[in-house]
Amino acid sequence: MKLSKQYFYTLREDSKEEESKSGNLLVRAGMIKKTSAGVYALLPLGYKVMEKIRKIIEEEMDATDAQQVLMPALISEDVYIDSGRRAGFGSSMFSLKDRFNKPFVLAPTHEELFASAGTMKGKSYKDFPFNLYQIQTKFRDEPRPRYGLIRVREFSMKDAYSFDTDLAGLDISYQKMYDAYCKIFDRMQINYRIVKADTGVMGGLLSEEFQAISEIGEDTLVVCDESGFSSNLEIAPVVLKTTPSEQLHLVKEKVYTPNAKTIDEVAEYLGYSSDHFVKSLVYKVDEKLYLFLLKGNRELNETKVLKLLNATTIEIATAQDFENIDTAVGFIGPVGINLPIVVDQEVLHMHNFICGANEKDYHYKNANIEEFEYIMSGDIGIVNENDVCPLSGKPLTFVKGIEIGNTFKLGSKYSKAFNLMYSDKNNQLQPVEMGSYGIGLGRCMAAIVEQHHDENGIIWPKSVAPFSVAVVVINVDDVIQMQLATNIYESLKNQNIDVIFDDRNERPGVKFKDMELIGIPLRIVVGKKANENIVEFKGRTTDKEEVNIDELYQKINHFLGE
RNA sequence: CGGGAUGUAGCACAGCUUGGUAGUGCACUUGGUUUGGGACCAAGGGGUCGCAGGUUCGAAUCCUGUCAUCCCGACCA
Repeated sequence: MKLSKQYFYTLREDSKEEESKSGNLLVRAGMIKKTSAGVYALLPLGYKVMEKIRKIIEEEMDATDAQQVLMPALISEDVYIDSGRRAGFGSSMFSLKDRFNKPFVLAPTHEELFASAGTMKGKSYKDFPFNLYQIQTKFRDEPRPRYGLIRVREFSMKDAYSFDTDLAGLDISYQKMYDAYCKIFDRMQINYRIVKADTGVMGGLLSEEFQAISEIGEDTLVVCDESGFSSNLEIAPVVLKTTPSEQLHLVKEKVYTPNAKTIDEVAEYLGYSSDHFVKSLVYKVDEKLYLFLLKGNRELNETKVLKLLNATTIEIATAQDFENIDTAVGFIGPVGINLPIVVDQEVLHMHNFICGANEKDYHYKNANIEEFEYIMSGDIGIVNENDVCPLSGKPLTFVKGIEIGNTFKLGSKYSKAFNLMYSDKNNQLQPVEMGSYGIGLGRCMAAIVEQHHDENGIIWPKSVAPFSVAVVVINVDDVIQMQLATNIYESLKNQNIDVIFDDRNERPGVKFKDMELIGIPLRIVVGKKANENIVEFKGRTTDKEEVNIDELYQKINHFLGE
């Protein structure tokens, strides 16, 4: 590509609308442009990067014998109503009507249509296994898009679906995808970790997330290098540190704690540390109110609550909700309250604790678990950095990650819902075992930039760089320089190397800065020594050196082949 | 959806308090001088100041409404 004749621009200043490093660099490099909140245009350079990412994914998916398809983005709302998922997606689905007033949505995900495709072929056990995938635009009306390409409302996603006759087959299909994902992210040079995750709205048997390590990641990963344990915070188990001990139960005592509502306030007033407290939280789970008890220094994990109660929605109680509860906000406690109580496992081992007395300005001291009824107990706390690994017992490490891919063993949940059945050898109808596997292309692009940049700009890995080599001519009016540079450019092009030729009539500094900003891995500069057939060879992150034209191509190929 | 902030040229901003018909830097055009790390000089082009009402002789500026964008939170396969 000859730059002087092409659509190309860079910006010298950061955009005030972009908070993230990757968002800013991609905007400044002229790769993307925001058109609405969470909606971006891909400009030529950005599109080239996206195509390279796409190609890597396609190559590795095809290598697993998955077959590529393309589903529509515009889907009749009925499809999601029939599958029972319309309500679950709620307002995160873009919805619209056609001219006959028939409701449509823009697809946020495609399980329904893939299951439907599955029924076309999967009639007999002889038809399995197979795997279909697509790279397609998804629409999700995120309440709050942010961080450039990381959380957006329209994005390109690779989603694959495996179809097997039994769980053993699903295991094999799943493993193939898992291995392919590792290859894909390795080829993109993304530093990632694989963590166990909640199956969430997707449901199913197992979920693992591929998380690109990044400070701006929105997920917290709980890992232990010693045991290899790795889990998303939302399902990481809390390991009980103390074994239940016999301890004298003192007599409960009501104490006056004027205006002390929070744990910290009461702790200070009474002179106890927060782990002597039982925290009482009122939440509405599936529209029903519950009281949750946790140790004073432990936070409630909503994901775990949903799982324990087998529920789908959870929200903290509002002032209105408290109208029918016999308590005082700020002084809530389990003793004598008219709510079903769910107890965290840690509370079961506490003695003589402090809790609210359900009366303004009063708490109980020396309360014990026998003094109230609870309907359920379990691990409903959020792991913190004082907790230990469930495998090794060593301290846990927390890191932030960007979810770039995930894999689900769905099992038969969707096939049952969508009536995806096959006839087995005995001509009995059986549900298909499905897996689903996603990769966000834009998130990959953003994650790569987050992980690969310096003060001068992006440092693209060779595998996804929009161009492998930039040929920069210092003085476009110098005939010898132009001749040599043009020869090198044409020669590289003939070798099928992605090369960009900066033949703009700009000062050298401008060209160097631009090529660094857009992250080209290798730069060949044709300057003063052109008449001696000597050019400059510089990797994006390595020092420059002078190279004779005779050995140039060998050196370039060696560099690109590394 | 709650809290906070910002909307002025492609980008980054000033002007608003105290109303008088819009400016700076980068980018762009033309000419010249330059040419190995975001050049310099000169002359230019480009904005109904987010939008709609209102007050006023007169509104970027004051008032009301509205929309958009960003941040914190809630939410999030």
